[in-house]
Amino acid sequence: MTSCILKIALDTPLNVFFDYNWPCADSTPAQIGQLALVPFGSREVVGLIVGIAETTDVPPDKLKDALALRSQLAPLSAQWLALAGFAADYYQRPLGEVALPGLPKNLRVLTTVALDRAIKKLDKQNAAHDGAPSDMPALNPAQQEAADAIGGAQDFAPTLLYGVTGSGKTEVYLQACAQLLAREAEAQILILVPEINLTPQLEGNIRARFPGVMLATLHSSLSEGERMLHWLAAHQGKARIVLGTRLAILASLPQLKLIVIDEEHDPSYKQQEGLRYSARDLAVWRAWQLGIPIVLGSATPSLESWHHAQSGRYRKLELRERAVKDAVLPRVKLLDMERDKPKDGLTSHLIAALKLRMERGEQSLLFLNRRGYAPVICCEACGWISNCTRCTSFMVLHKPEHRLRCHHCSLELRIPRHCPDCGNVDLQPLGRGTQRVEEGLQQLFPEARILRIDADSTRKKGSAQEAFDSVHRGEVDILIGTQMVAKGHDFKKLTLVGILNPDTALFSQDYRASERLFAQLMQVAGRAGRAARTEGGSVSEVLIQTRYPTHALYAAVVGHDYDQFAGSLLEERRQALLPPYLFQALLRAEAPKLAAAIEFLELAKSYADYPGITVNDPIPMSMTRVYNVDRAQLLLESSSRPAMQAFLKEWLATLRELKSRVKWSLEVDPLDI
DNA sequence: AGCACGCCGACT
DNA sequence: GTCGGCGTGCTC
Repeated sequence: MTSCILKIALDTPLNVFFDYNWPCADSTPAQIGQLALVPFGSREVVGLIVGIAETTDVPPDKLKDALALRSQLAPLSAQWLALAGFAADYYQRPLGEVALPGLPKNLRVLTTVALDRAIKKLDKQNAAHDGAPSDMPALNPAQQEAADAIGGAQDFAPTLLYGVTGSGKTEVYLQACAQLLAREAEAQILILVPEINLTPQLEGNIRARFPGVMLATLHSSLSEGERMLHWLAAHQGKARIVLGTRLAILASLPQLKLIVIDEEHDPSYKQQEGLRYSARDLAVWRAWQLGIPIVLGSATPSLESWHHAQSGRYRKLELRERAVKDAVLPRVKLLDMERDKPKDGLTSHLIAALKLRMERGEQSLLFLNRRGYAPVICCEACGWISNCTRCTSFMVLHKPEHRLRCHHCSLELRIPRHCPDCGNVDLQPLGRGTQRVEEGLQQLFPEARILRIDADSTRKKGSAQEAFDSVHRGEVDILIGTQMVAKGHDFKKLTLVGILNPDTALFSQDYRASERLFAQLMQVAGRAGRAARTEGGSVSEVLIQTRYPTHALYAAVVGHDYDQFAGSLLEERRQALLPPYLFQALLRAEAPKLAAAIEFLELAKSYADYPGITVNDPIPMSMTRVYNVDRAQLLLESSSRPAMQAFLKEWLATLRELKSRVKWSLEVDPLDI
């Protein structure tokens, strides 16, 4: 009997493949890309076959037999393996940690019942549903040109679709998809969106538009059964459109012919824990690898993508007009808080504007990116403030819940009746969150129907959707919310957006803060005036309360002038030598004592001598302590991506050898520094 | 990362 | 006397 050696990637931090024996000749032949059940230590786990050899260096007494192959599942393609391999190399993780966690959990268990059931179910299911496709709305010339350019492209053709909110980017995607699906009988399309719950209407639109085409969704709130079914539909090539969040970039799509990334600037494309990958960047690589077109759509592109468009690496397509006839861009005005002192957080101008909307029966939205009642309470007598005992942060006052809460470690306390330090009973809330604004509004407009939408008001599953629905039904006069309300939703009767205190981001240490603020302001401003101009002829208004009405960022928002603003930000980045003109990586360390974390980073730094790499000093993270753990970081920079990659590979091998008991992790292309 | 093995403290 | 704390070491 001849047996062969399977090289298997397992989901462990160990950066090696594990060899197993398999009777290739008289049993099912093994194939690269198949999943295999293997004994590993005292457990049995599912791994991925990445190589098949005749011999091994592993001593015979250690070599074990693989237990079973998942041969009912077609092997993952060489191209998919290359994608996982690229991600593993680029983000400096073992292949198994990249390839396996993205698979449905039910593929990674001992039994195959769930897999067999899903296969059976998909065999019976053919065309999703019939019925006439809904109408294709007519496109304006710019939209048509974009749809044709995207739908007609055949090679690697990265395109930045730059269009203001409401300019009809979605329609461009859909018609480009229609062209491709009509032309290629097997073609699959991957559409990525930042958060799927924020675009429920997109899924409905796609189904209505392509009734004969199977659509699969992939996102984190699917049940395991659904995830298995949808993943398998994609893997088998049956699902021709896959709509998903960032995790869908690792879906197996054997006939992938087009990738669409909606709102490409959105930070949620970046995974912020575990494998810290950028789905947008991986998508571009995947499109390049397959030689297929990719569209990056945004009203406020990331500076990285904008830079590529300016340099000609990406093709830039522009939609300058709003697609709905007569809909015009909202008028943005700055309200100077030095001249018009706010009461309950609202300037008299903003109050008057709210009143006007009330009288007209129109809706208003107030945007404040700070939940809770007040970000901190303090003692006026002795200066005590509500610090978290476990984190470098404040305990936030949540008045309706009668609690102080830390937003970083979830520590909760009852609101103290008196100062813990001096006994003074006069504890004052400082600053203003959504709850406090809601309270003030209720006093100002007792007759108004006010709704607050933030993470606290929407804890129950489905309650966020219910809240948005009631706004759509016109049951709300004034909506107050955090960034939850900034994305996605089209409120037809909304004609006023008030932005309460955006100023803090202007002077942030984080050089990306202004880029993010601009995108956020444009996005929330885009909630107003999505429908055609109202009968009375009023143009929607966006009112920004600020102490710095002359700041260039606000001038750009008022002028709806992304081009100019992006140009000046890029110039600043170029002069200061910051991304996208520089590549970064961040080594983080955490320990119960800050000194231990710093000490580890110092040691790591002493090994980081490499041409073309700048190594900064270890510093405590700006939020140093979270949940009783101190964190520090070491920033590495290089003007060459290949140099950075080569350095990281060598350096991490050294760091792994150290076997330090300090917990550490590496992030490539970090967003927050 | 899991998980087992292993050697020291407060409980039925 | 044992349940369990987490240090150390291994996983083909």
